[in-house]
Amino acid sequence: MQGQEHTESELLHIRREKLEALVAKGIEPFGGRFDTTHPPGTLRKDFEPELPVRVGGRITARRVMGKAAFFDLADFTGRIQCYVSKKDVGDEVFELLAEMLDLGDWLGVEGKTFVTKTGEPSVHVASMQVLSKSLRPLPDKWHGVTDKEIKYRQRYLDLISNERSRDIFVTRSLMVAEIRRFLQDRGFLEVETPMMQDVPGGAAATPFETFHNALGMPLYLRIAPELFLKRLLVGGFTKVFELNRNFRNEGLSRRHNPEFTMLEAYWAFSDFEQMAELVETLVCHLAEKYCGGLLIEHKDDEGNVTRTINLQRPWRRAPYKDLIRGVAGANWFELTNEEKKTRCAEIGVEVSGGMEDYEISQQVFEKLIEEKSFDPLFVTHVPKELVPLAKQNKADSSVVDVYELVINGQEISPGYSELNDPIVQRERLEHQAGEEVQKLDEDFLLALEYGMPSAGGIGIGIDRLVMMLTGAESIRDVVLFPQLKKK
RNA sequence: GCGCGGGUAGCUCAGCGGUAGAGCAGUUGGCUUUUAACCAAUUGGUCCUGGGUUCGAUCCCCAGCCCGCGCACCA
Repeated sequence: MQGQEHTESELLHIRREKLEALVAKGIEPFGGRFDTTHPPGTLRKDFEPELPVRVGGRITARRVMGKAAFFDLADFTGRIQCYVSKKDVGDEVFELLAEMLDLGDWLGVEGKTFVTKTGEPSVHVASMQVLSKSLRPLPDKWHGVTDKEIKYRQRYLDLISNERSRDIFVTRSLMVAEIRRFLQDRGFLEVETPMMQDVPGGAAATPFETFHNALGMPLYLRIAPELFLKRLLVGGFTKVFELNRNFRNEGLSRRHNPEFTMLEAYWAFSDFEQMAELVETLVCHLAEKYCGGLLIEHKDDEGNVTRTINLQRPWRRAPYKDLIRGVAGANWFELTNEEKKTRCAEIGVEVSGGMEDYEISQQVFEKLIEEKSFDPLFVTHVPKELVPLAKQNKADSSVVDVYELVINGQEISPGYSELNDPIVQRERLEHQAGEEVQKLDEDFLLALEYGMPSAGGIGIGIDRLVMMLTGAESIRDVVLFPQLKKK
């Protein structure tokens, strides 16, 4: 950190000396190209004996026994054991391994595969090449890194030493790739729309503000891509999706990172019910492919199952108002504002003074329904005040044709029958703008006047989806580099 | 922003008003199929930072920094 020689610990000093010893022997300590035949984990998994191989990886374990030694080479695919005997490689190479190399160093080996007495798939090393000398010691080989601050600030140490973390991020990557494939297979086109926007719309959230020097204008990091994707519907891109980052200037929590990954997809001529079908199919597909089935077990550190989420179809569907009546009383919506607050006190929901009726209802919904729903629940027909960009229901104009999918106690995915009437859309946004002091996106409203096809739309919070599917307790465990305060 | 909990060796942790300990890693020696290798010896500390109380503070008190959890914020 300070980079001052005299403050370095003994451990660092010894590694520097080994580095110098390598150089003195004419060995390049930071390697170069090394062509490999297999990654370590793959080789171990699809093992064949008597195979000539070249493998590269980091030394994560070493067991030296006089004139023979074992060590593990590892990367994100897993590990493979290597065996070196002094007799085969000679004194020089053996001493290199035993005296100048350390846990943490990157090594390329060439040799032939075999199985040891104890049945461990291994590589019998004939020669090796140093690919990088590590100048700092690795975390504890058994416990790995558990200090949250180190896990998040120095994610590479977490990835080196914790298989669980590696698994989560590999799984996330596979899932994201599969989501893209799933949508592309159904004719959706992936697009990219502005992350820097003049008017940050598509959601009610505080944006991050920045400034473009050459244009001399403020810009905002997007809080949602929605209004741009709808412009593309107008443009005739009838099936589009975007899977990328949104930014919201809010507090951090176990469920919130200021930048998070969102999928939004729009399907012309569809509606919210068909979008619900699509989400259900997609999530079940991911669970079956990457979680071993539709029962998702969440476990604590000791491996005890703490929760099982049942994704078996069909998923429950229920109107918002019915759910609230179920927990707050059949006459809830007939109560006055004051009576609602009294009822809240009775059922243990905290509300504050100035709340409007729909806000009190929403509070009841969040505390008594959303946070307690772990198996999938499609909440339908939500009050229109909450969703200004969706079509109003024909039979009940106080609600909109949407679903909010709740799984694992969190909102995972909203889906709308998208509002495409430019006149109604303007009214709804102006109404909202009056309350929340938001700017109207006139360019968006202009586009709607050219005609946006009727459409269904969905959002899926990818981070929360991955949390649900992998059993991660915190969003920081599914985001590689979560936001932390500067130290 | 508020409340609670935490910060001790490179890592994982214990400890305590009397100047600090274990396991792993490291170092030294032994060992040619081990795997948390083993056996023996051994190095390693700003006990988060700054004040205060005290004869004496890593420990008690106050303030600050960072992390976690909860609350608040958050369609």
